[in-house]
Amino acid sequence: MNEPFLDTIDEQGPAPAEAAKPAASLHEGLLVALRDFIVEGNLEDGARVPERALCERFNISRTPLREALKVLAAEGLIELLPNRGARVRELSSADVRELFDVMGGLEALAGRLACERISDVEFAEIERIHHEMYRFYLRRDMHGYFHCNQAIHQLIVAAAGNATLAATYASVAGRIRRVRYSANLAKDRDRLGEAMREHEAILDALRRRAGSELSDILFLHLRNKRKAAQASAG
Amino acid sequence: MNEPFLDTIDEQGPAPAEAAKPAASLHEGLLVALRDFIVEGNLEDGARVPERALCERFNISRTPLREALKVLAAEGLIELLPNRGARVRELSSADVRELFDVMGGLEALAGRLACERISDVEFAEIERIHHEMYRFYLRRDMHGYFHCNQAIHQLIVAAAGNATLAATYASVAGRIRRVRYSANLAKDRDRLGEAMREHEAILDALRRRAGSELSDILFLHLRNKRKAAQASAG
DNA sequence: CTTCTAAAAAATGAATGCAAAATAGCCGGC
DNA sequence: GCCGGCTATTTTGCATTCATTTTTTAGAAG
Repeated sequence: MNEPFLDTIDEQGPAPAEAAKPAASLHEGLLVALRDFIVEGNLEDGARVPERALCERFNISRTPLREALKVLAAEGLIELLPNRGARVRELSSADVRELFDVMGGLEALAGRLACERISDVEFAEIERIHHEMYRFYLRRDMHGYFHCNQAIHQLIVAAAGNATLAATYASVAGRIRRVRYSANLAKDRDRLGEAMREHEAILDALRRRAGSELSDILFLHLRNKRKAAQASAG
Repeated sequence: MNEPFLDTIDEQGPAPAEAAKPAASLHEGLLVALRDFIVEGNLEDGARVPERALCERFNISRTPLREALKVLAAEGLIELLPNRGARVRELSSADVRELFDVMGGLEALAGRLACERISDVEFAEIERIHHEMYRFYLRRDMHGYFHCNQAIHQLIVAAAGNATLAATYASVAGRIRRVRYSANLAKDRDRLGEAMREHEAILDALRRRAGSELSDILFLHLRNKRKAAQASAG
């Protein structure tokens, strides 16, 4: 009898810095593991979520698993059909549009708040990654570019100093993660340059602590991202 | 053996129009009932959530109740202490500040989106309620004023035509519902007049479909609401 | 061979049972 | 009289079990 799924939650390592979170409770750990399991695409879009198989996979009984499923359903990641179990929610183009807009609104808010409180150190870090991203851009290193892009947006949200916002943002970001991947990777050359210029404007507004302006830029930046995603994936 | 809790969910009637939602599933119904039960203040701030008592109250066993508790914990309404059950989450002043700002960001987004797609009919309805609110303002009818105020903000969110945004907004609004009540009812005369002027500006920007401008106004409007709340309740 | 029917199998939703942890109650010591 | 430790009760977390419902499968009729 191996440790329940604890060997699996380390397999995804986008958060190496916060290893000091050893799953406060069993339920919490399972929730994180199951969410990642689904977000990372281990289940097909629209596929039913196999309770029995997942119980074996995570070495737990159905009760905690079902609790986690209810939470994921509330988050919008899956949907619960009465007497017919859970299904991975497939995102219609309307859903994707909505999620991008909400994400844009949250980033706009993050930018506005960041302008109120960001420290010079925090700004310098964002600027540093921005320059790094520019180098990836010149080299057409999509993977590196994408990684920096993510980091910048994440740092702006962090600089807002609002845990509620960060949690909401994380939830929305998780729901469109797959779509965003394809959107960024499939991004054509023109959009890449355009995005780079938009990021210049973001940095400029943040440097001047121009909250309202940054808010607009960030929202429109996400709008353009959405259009690129819909053009490539739709 | 009476019907499980179905007799209780009708006791709170702020939604008389949407009676056509007969609890799609049992779990869903319990979730709504329990959320309202807590939001309406039947449990003290910081009090532990009594599983056994609630099971009797809603005529269900612990399993579905605990599922609902996990969801409410994920929403931030309660918190789960390992091996020590659920507690009604009490909001620190920092929490309230965060929630108001997120709410402001979501309303700013709603305003921006509403400008893109609101119909003349929808706008006319908002304008009508605005005038109604003005009459309540002149009469110093706080209850009527507050009701109209809520309705206007709700209609702007609805006019945004984004179900994801509406759901997120509802969640945040639910969490600060008690605080908002006190904030609005305790509002002093100066703030009342100020809020009225802000609402004039909101309507004006919406009429001109000035999304970016409306976005700023709405965010600042919520900021001022927050300040009034903190001044009266803090 | 297809299709309808019905029984078997599996899955779902919820209740109950059980071990571990926490809380309350009680007693003795200081 | 107050504090600290020990036991009894309650509570929590999870596994298991049970009743329904759904899905699959087997078979018979056309």
